Amino acid sequence: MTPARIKSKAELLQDVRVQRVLATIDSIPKGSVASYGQVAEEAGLPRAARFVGSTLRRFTNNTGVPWHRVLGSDGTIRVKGGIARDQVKLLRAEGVTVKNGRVKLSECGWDPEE
DNA sequence: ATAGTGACTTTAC
DNA sequence: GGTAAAGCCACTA
Repeated sequence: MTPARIKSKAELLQDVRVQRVLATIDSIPKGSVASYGQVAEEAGLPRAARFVGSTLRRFTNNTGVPWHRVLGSDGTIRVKGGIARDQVKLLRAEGVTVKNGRVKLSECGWDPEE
């Protein structure tokens, strides 16, 4: 059976970046959050914050990646739709304090140097 | 190849 | 703190 949702070889090439992004997100410690730009930078894509979000939306369906730890540059949830509710729920489940759809980066902000 | 779009970011008012 | 505009990258039509 086909293990992945991959459609073509071109998809595979893009998957390289995706894997890098997913790996970075997976590196985020529990109880911490990172911005799209932060993840993109760590993944090797200095300005591809948009790419991270757009790609995640298609891949986080069954990847098992803690996408909920990825927030906006200000710790705000940029997600739309009902998934935002899951975002908050998941963050709270990990001990992250979410206030009005916003997280305090001063305490939950992820520092990749650690 | 051009135009439109998006789970982004920064600067300016 | 909110809104607006420009810049950024990659995908889709």
